Amino acid sequence: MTEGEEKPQLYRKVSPRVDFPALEEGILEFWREGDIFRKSLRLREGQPEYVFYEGPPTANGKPGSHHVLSRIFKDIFPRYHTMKGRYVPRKAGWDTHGLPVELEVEKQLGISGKQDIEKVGIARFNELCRESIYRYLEDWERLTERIAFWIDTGDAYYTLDNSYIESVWWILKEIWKKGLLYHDYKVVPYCARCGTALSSHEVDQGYKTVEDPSIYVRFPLVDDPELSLLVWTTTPWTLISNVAAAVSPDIPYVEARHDGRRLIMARPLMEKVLGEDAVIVREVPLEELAGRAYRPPFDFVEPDGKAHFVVTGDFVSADEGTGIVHIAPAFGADDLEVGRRNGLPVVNPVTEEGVFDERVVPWQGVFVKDADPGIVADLEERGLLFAHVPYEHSYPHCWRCDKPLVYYAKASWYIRTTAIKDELVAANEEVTWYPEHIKEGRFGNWLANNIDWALSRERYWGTPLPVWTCGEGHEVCVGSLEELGQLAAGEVPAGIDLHRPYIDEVKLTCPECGQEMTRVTEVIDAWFDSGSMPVAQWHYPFENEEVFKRRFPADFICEAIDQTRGWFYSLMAVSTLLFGRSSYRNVVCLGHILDREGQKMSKSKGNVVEPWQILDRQGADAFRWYLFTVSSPWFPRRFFPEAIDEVVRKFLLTLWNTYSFYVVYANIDSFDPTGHDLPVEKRPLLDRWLAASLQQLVADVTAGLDDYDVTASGRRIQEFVDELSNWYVRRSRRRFWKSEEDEDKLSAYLTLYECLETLAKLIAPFTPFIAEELYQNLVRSVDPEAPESVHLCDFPTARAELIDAGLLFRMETVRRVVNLGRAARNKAAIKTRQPLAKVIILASDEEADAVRSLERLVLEELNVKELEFTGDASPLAGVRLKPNLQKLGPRFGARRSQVDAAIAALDPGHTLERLESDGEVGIVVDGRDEILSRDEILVEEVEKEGYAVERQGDRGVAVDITVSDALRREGLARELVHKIQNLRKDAGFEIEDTIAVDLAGSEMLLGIAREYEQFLRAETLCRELSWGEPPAGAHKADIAIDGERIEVAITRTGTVLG
RNA sequence: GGGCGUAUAGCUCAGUCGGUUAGAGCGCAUCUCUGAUAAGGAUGAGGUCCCUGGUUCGAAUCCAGGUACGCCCA
Repeated sequence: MTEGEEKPQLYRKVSPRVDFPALEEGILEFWREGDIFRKSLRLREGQPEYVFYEGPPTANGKPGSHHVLSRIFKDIFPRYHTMKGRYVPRKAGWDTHGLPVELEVEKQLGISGKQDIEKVGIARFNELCRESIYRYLEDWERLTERIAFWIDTGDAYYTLDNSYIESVWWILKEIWKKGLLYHDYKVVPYCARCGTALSSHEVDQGYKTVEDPSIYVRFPLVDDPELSLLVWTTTPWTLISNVAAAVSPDIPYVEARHDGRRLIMARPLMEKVLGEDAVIVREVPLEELAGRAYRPPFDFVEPDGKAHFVVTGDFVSADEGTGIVHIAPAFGADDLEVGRRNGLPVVNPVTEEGVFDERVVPWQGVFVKDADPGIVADLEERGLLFAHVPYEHSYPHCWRCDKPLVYYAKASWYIRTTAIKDELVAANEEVTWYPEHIKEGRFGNWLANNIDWALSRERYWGTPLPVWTCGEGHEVCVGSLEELGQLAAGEVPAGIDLHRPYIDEVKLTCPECGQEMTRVTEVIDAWFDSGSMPVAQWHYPFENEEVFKRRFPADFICEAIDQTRGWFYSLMAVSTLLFGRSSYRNVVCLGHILDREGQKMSKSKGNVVEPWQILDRQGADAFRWYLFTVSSPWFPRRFFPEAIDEVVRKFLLTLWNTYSFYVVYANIDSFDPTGHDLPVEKRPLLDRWLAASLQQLVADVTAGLDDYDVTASGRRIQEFVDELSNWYVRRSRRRFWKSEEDEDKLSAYLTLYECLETLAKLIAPFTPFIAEELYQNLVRSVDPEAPESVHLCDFPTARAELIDAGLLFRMETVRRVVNLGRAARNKAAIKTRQPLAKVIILASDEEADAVRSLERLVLEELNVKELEFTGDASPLAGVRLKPNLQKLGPRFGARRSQVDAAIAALDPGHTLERLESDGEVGIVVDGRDEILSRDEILVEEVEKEGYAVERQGDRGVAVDITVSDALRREGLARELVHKIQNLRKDAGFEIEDTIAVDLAGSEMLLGIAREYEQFLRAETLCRELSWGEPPAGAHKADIAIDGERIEVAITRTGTVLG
């Protein structure tokens, strides 16, 4: 065929073998060229907004598969709501501050620790941090584009910008004005040698098993010095700072007598600590203990407040020790906490070098842990030591210098979030969480047990805390650059970098006393930066007031579950502090991605799946579809490349093949949907069914996405695509194929076309690439007026009037019947190509009506001539009752043959019913009534003779398996056609090619070919049929059918395309 | 150590209010259909519904305790 003979093709030819990554690259190019993302925004400008906040990632590491997960979920809802007509601006953002960045730079410089950093110089160090932030930005942007996460990276906010920092300062000032920003102690793991606190991450690296002294000490009561509290500790040196003893409200306490001493301790631990010979004198109620004063073990330091009495604490356990815990607020987090609750003073005679100060005379200058033996000896001398045993446990050490850490109270800046706890809880009430349990569970619990936000970090690369102090102890919090200029002692350099060390050089004049003020050295927790983004991304309140107000709060945010106490909290805390409400309405909380063993992915385990591995091989749509549909987003999901192959085959390729099918035939027929109109109600039943099913799908998907349920929506689409391909298209193939241009064919084309067009829009938020491909080739090709991209279209709206529930039910019934019928044929090993006389269908009246209304479909699917219906099972199958000889033999002995006869005389159906319901049945043997129990009778189900039967519950199909000669001949004709079709395919002919056929061989088969000549010619597009005179150059095959041989030769003669 | 979540076939997952014989897809075996398809259909093998106890006529489902894994916190 030459070019000139071809009709113009309406649609670009579609290869059934598709390379998705290549296709996607082409579409990315199309979006770039056409600036489609920006157009999709502009299109909805002025419409009601759907507000999305981007939780800023840190770009100082390469993005991984888990980032793909969160970014596609951040993508799908904005896309969906855009198509639903909302204006959905998507401002990107980058988190740029914090310890991870500093550590990265330390690694890069080959240095470690604060002393090293200061040697390098803060200016230089922070400069390197600033550079490090951008190192992987390009990787992020490339991945973001490739997975089709539409976000405006050109208009991103950066937490390191001066404008961002100024907004954060404003927020801090607001908090300060409310009196909620304060300076207090916090217990941190501290390395005395390095002079620095360690992050929890660092502490985790340094646990070692060591032996420490474990001592039991008596605290005699002030009002009854013969009676003592028995206290346990593994850090004797902290006893010097003791201010209280804590008991649990949930543990019973007793007074015990042991070696002539009276001791108070927890009942459950008594035997363990005191041994068998201790005697319980009495129980000691909590009321008697609480508030009771005791004599402190040491008196080097006079506490400046009420101290040395019994308090209660939940953290006290009966697992080890004595159930009475010594409290030194300077040296334990629980201690400090219980100290705060009870107004206890903080006694700290330990310097930052980790040695006792001058007040502790005997051990002045001694490292605290080295003082333990002396302290123990001193207690023993004074008779306060009850017992002393070595204790092996895991204790943290500095990962740099290996010295044991001490827990040490350091002054730190806090936000008093406990003061707004009720508001936080109320704000959370207004938020819809996906999944729901986070709201009351993990997040709710966290709010309920809220503790003040430890805001400051003694670090370098972060937003500087804008607090200045003077020698008189006055402090100011600076809330803007303008204010900084007003308060500054001199000129603030223009364009100053607000980071350290430059901001540290700015001195203020104290508004109260006129002295010079210096900035406190701390920077703030980077979480506060990201929690400030609703405000700071707009440089509010200094600019953009209108934009900020319009885009607060967010309709939707989405991050992984580890953000509960991270961004989800910092966002809510900041906005509640400022505005008394949450900054987000809906939050989707994603689970983590695990490897195929269910283990966390980590570089050290080598089980990380690089996203590009998937994107280059299977493509972004496949990646997206897998993550959307494999399981609920909040479940942890196992992930490995092969898992994606299944969704490619199951969903993408099925859809692709349906699309390709349409394009092949619509090109042959030059079918242009714009030129036709045929109301759905005038179309054949199958088409009306598909239309109903499609509209139901639209309704379901919309409902799912409105409820943030991507998984259910996606699975519904997948189910529909399967139905479309494997039922509708398969059933309709001939309608596209036939040569007449009638209404039936038109209807098939229109129905399939509308279905694909709607699908393209439905899947656009899920798999934006294949959606675009379908749309461009199916819609734009015939309608130049249509929007330029599927992503500029409206999301389909369900046409409720087309959802014919009755029709959906009928088709479902038919499909069940067909499945049963095919199963029955299978059982009888009669291939579907062999026509059969009839099937008998066991169905309710309603179901029978359903099947009758689609009778032709069932006849064709099952390849039978006739359908018969029955309401009860008897025509399908019988049961046969047999005596259970093993049981009846011993029972009846010689009379057994009469029992056999009696059983044979029973009506099998009724008897079985009786047996099933009563468990027994009566018979008469020798004129005597006998009762047979269920297990004395064997029941055998027998198929109706001449039928193959398949049952499922109370439905069933029986296929008449008698093959008459006429049926056999028809079957052979179809067999012959099938072989010729295969030969065409093998010869590489096009679907639309016409052929000449020559047959020679078995007289019987030739006879059948003559008898069914019309059928054969029509089915195979045979224009010339000859007998034993194969044309030159023909494709030949020697074929065996039913033991007979026939030679088939075919030649291409032309094409139906004319 | 505490809080939250998860555990169902070899793999990935459904399983509604507690109710018939616990399902689907993939993979495997056997068969079958097919001029859109890398597909479709059927049958089979494959289950300690994580474990133990309890509630109930009845538990994968509800309750308690435990185990493993994940996250957060200490």
